[in-house]
Amino acid sequence: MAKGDKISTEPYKGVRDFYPEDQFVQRYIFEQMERVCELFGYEEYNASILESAELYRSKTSEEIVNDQTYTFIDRGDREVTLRPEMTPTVARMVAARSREIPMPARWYSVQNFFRYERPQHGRLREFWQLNADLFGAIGVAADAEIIAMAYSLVKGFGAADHDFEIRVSDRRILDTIYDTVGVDADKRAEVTRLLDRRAKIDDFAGELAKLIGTASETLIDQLDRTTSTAYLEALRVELVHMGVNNMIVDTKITRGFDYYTGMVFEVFDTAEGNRRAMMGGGRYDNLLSLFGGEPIPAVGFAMGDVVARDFLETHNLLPAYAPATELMLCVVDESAMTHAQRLAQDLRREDITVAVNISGKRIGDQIRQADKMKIPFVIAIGTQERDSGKYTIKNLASGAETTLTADRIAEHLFSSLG
RNA sequence: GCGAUCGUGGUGUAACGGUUAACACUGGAGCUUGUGGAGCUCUCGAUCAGGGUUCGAUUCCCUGCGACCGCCCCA
Repeated sequence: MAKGDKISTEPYKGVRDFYPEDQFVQRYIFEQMERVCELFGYEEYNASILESAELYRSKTSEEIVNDQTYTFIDRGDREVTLRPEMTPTVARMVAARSREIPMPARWYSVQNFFRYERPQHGRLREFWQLNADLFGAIGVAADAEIIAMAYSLVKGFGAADHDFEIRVSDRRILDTIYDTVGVDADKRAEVTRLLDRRAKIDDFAGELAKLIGTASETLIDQLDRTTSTAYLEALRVELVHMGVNNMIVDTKITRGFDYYTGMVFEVFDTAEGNRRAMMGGGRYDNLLSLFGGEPIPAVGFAMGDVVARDFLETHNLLPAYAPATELMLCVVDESAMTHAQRLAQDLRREDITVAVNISGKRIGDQIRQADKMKIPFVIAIGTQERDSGKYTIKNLASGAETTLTADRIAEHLFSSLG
């Protein structure tokens, strides 16, 4: 896009710029995520965006690491990868200190990830994602807690119960069926991935038959006849006790990843035109043993910022933009500039976010700019204010004006802003 | 990695292969030397890049880049 001699203003392929209005929404989403996690007793953690490429090699295929990650060689000949997901990192961290971390441990993070893929609907090369995981606990209480968090998150965004549904299944259903039908151990992961795509494939039965032969019919029959399990029903009861009533058992939910070992779930948007999984998660009890030491059971879920934003847009739940700045001091006369700067400093000590308009433009232009920036209050500062110590604070939304002394300004703003 | 569609100012649109690429919004300046949202005037600002066909290309063709959508993949 460069004009040949100019540097392009376009962001790098597949990544986004967040202008103030975009960042406002982003921050709103993140704060909701953080709030819900903390309400459930989860602690925030973080790690570097850089990881040794080896971390991903150990649990996934060469092809994925080579083709779908940003991997490069550093100056010390080390192979480095920009993290494509959080689970290996958090598993590494927990495994490293498994003896000193009090279990069960509840951890969350909201961070960015990179995947070298073709950008398309709902999928970019850089995305942000909430990861919440519960380590060292098994059973209904732990699984229910994770699902209840996912539920609270969607509710926290202002959605109603009928705006989404929580589809839950259990990997152990598949394991049992594989045992019964007799699917070879080395074929199971592939069969599971095929099942995950069942709804999207035209000739699902044919594809399955190619993998496991005549056993495919029995498998499909068994799968379709399994409508729930005792465990999932116990989970449902627990969730109802926690006020979560829109869980449905859907044995077609498998999740594509190999590492799930038990409960798996996806939260679906029920709106026409946005029918898709907004978040997903499940139990992965064997992953941490990759790092040696004792096995540590884990259950967690993730939600991406792109689907979160789409959900808010679809259901008209986006918050109206409001800047962090509460007040603009408009300087009428250059000779009052110093006075305005001093007043601004006084107000900042009282926790008022205040910008001084140093443009030197006419007062009308300064107020117009404040209005355009959606700053809610302005005070004009000129020789009158400087000499009298009285200030007229104006609410730009209502037009209302109040005249008061400097020491009352903060109080007035706090009561007006709530 | 594969395929479809698309690419004109900051944004949204217009221009049969033929004048100086038009219109609206936005931005900037002013009408207005202490009070915004309206109006009026003026103004900045674009054919993604490179090549080809043609007397002549925003328009047609090729390549690249980018966007969007789907496939693959989704650790």
